[in-house]
Amino acid sequence: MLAYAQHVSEERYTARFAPAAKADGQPERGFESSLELMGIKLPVARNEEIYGQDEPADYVYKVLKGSVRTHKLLDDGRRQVGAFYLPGDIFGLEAGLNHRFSAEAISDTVVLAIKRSTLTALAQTDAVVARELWLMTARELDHVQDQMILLGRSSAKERVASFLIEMADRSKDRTEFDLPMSRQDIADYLGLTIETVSRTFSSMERKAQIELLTSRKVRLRNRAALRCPH
Amino acid sequence: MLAYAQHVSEERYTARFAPAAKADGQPERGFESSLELMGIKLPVARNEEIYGQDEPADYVYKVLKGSVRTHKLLDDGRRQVGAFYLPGDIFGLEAGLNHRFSAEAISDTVVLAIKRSTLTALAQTDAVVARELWLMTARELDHVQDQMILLGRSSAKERVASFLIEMADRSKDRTEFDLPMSRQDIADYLGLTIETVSRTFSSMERKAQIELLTSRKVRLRNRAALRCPH
DNA sequence: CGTCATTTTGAAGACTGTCAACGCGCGTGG
DNA sequence: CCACGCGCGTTGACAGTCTTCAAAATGACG
Repeated sequence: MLAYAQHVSEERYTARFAPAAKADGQPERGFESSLELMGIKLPVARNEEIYGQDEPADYVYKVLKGSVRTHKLLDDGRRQVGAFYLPGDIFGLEAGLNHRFSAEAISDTVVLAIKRSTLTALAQTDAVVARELWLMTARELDHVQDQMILLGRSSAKERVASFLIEMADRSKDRTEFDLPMSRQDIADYLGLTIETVSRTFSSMERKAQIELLTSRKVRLRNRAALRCPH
Repeated sequence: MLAYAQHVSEERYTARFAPAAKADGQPERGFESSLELMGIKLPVARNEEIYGQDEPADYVYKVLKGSVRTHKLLDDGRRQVGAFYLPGDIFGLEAGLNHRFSAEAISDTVVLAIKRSTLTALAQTDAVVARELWLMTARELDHVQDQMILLGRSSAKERVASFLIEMADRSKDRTEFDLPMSRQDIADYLGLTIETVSRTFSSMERKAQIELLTSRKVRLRNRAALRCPH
């Protein structure tokens, strides 16, 4: 990964981080937008690893195209997917030294890799950057805490419904959208088996709560009914 | 809560934050120790609320004595306990404006309440403080991510075992320790029912993996066997 | 058109939840 | 001093959900 990053380093942008700099009359850029000026574009093939669990967290990534999953593997092969990242999302930011999850491309993907040292160096002198890094970790925490409730206290139907609504709300259309990930990925994200996920999809379709245009393309037909536990 | 905090404000310490100040020859104090110089001591009775879900997060807390649980309530009464905090632990730190969980004293407790604005103001000029705040949130994130795996991919036995080992490792003795929380609290922490928690305790005791001195006092007899799934 | 990965469906069984009753410890009050 | 009530914990029987194991269907791709 890193070797490759250096290989394509001719793509490196040279602009410096400048949140309030808008001398060119462009609309002011937020922190996340200005990240794009510090990174290296990196194509990643489907199922290729971007970083591994417990590896040094030297880079932070932003999805430009495609999609990414993070996961942890247990000794006996059980897998927990931590999150899915879609274009625009940032992942791989750690306050500590190492990554706690692995990250892989779900489909053919392009990510922007930003040196973490660049960010932490900026944070040394710029309190706005420091706060922004903190906020990113806090947002991740919020999401994981919601996921915790889902895993601890919800039925299969509720988990799948929550997942579909989350994906819908992250899509353009908010009603009809593609699922880049497999049923196995969804199962490992929701703490279910692939069979239960599939059966739940089928049951929702029979009840006209969703429509499966293809197995990877969903349309929500009744959000309210999706929310109800059965 | 806040009214009471003001009521006891005569207990306020006046020392300023000074991580590297050790003019008195004392060993250097870490960030968390110096927090104690900025807070107000606050006694909280058993089951009393310290803050509520979605309330403004104006204070950060440190447990001085007793124990605290955080939790979220779902509309239908289901409850997810987020974490337990023991003496020395810090809780209630948010990057955003509001608390995402409620916090209550499990037993009669004394906490130290520190104004969040004090910390964020310090972080404006001191990158060390800013980094420390970020690290605290990151540690919380690590714990919740582990909890997520537990809730998503583990059996009742594994959840209870993991909980007991966590509690043991946080205790002085690391073998024999008190459980300040009820079976219901444990169940809501592990995503189980109170009956399943109780049965699992009993089963572990029959297998001589633990010993229940009282229902709230546990001794680990075989850590290795606890780790195994059945 | 055949192959392979992925998804769906079916049947049986395990685990945990639900409902109910009982036991235990402790404080209060007779 | 003992009886009672109450909160909390334990145990039992049964039901339901989800998993497991197995096989068929679907779809992408050469």
